[in-house]
Amino acid sequence: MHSYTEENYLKALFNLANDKGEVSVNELSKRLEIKMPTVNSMMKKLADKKLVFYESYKPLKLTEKGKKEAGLIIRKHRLTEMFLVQKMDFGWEQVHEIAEQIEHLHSPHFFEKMDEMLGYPTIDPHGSPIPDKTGKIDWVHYEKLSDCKAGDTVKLAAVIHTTDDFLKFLNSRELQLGLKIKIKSVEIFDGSMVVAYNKKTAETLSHTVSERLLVEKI
Amino acid sequence: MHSYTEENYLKALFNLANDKGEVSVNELSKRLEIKMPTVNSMMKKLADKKLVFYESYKPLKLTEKGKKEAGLIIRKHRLTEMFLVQKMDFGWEQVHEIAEQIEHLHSPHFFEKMDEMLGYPTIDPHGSPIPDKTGKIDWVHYEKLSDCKAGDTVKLAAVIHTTDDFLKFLNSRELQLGLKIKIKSVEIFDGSMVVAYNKKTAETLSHTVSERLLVEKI
DNA sequence: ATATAAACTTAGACTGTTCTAACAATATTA
DNA sequence: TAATATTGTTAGAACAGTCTAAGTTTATAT
Repeated sequence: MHSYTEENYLKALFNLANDKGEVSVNELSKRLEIKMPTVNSMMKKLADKKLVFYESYKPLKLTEKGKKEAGLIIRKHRLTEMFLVQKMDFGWEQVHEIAEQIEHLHSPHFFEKMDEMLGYPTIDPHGSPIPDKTGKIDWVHYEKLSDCKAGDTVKLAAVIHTTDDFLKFLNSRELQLGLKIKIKSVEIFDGSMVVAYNKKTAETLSHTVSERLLVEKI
Repeated sequence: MHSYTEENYLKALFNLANDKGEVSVNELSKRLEIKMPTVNSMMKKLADKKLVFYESYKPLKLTEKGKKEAGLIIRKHRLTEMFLVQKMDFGWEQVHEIAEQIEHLHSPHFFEKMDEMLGYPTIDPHGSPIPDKTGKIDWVHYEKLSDCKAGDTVKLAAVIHTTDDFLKFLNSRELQLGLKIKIKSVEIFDGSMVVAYNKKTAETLSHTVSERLLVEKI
C-alpha cells in the first residue's frame, strides 16, 4: 500500500502527463507546491517501487504499474465527485476539495457501493472519464468550443481546468453539461464567440472560456 | 488544526475516560497499540497545546478544550456511521472501519450535509449518542440487560463493545435496536438469560452478551 | 560558441511519529 | 515492610517527508 503522500505524487504525475507521458521534475514540483529536491528524492523512492521510470536529468514517466495505481486513485476521486453531486446535492464547484480527501480512503467496499448507487457512471460531474476498476481510462476525444466555427451546433460534453471561479462563472451563465449551443459568430481579433443556448440568443464567451469547454459536434 | 495522529490520541482518551475522566498511559498505549514512550511524549505535546492535563506519574485527563475537540471528532465518526447505514445501506457491523477514516476529513460542509440528510440524528447505528456541534455529548443512562430481572420487559436501546463478531452474532439472532425483549428467567450460576422477542419464545443469551446490551425498562 | 539562465541533483538539517534500551517511581504481594 | 512486578519516564535512534544552500547539467540566447 502507498502513503497518502505517494498517492498525491502519482496522481499529479498522471494528470500532468502529456502525449509522450513525460513530466519534468519542475512541472511536478510546481503542481504539488513542493520544492524540487523533495520531488527528486520522492521520484527515486517511487522508482525503487517500480512506479516511475527515473534517470538523472531525464523526464519522469509512470510505469504501467504506476499508471494503474494513479488511475485507481483518480477513479476514487471522480466516483466521489459524482456521488457528492448526484446523491448529496453538492454543486460541481464544491466537490473537488472533498474528493481530494476521500480519494485516499482505503475501503474497496465503500467505493463499490458508491459505484453501484450511481449506476456505474463513466464520467464525473465535469465530464471527465472515470477510470475502470483496473485503473484504465477510456479517452474520448472532444473538440474545444474555441476550435469550432460560426454556424456549428454542439453539445457541451466536458469542462477542463475547472477552478472554483470558472465553475461559478458557468453556473451564472446556466452553462451545464449536455447543453446544446449554437455558434452565431466568432471574432477574429480576440477569438470571442457569440453563442445561443437555452433562451439566450446572444451570449458572448471569451476565448479563455471557450477553450475550456469541450464539445461534441451535432 | 490537529494532525490525524493527534486526533486519534484525543479520541482514544475520550473513549477510555472513566467516571473520573482519568486514563493511564498504559491503557492508552494498549488501546492505540502504540508503545508507552511514544504515548508519553505525545501527551507532553498535547499538554503544550492545552488539550490534556499531564503531570509525571499522574493519570491523564482531557482539558475542556481537549474534550471539545475529541467530541467533534466522535461526532464526525458517528454521523458517518449513521450515514453509511441509513443512506448507503451498509450493515452496522461494516461501518466502523470506514467511519474511522472519514472522521478525519476536514470539510464542515460535508458533515453538515450528512447531518441534514439524516434529519439531525442524536444517536448512531449502535445507539451511541452523537455529540452536538459544540462537541458536547448528551449522556443518557441505560441499564445493562444483565442487570435486569426475570419478568422485566425492556427495549433494546444501545449495544456496547461492538466488535465485528459481536454485531454479526446480534444479526444472526435478529437482535436490533428498538426491539422489545421479555426476560423469562435468569440463571444464577452463569448469569445467562432466557428471553423472548419477535416470534422467538425462548432464546438464551450468555452474560457476556447481555452485559453488552443496554436497555430501557418499559 | 560561449555566457547566462533554467532545471536538476546532492548534501545536510529539521519536524513529526515511531521505536528500543535503560532507568525511575509506584503498586502489589509475600 | 521489603522484594518484586508493573507502570511510567528519559535518552537516543530511525524513517518519512519536508526544507535550504550549494553545486552540476542541460537549455537558451546573445
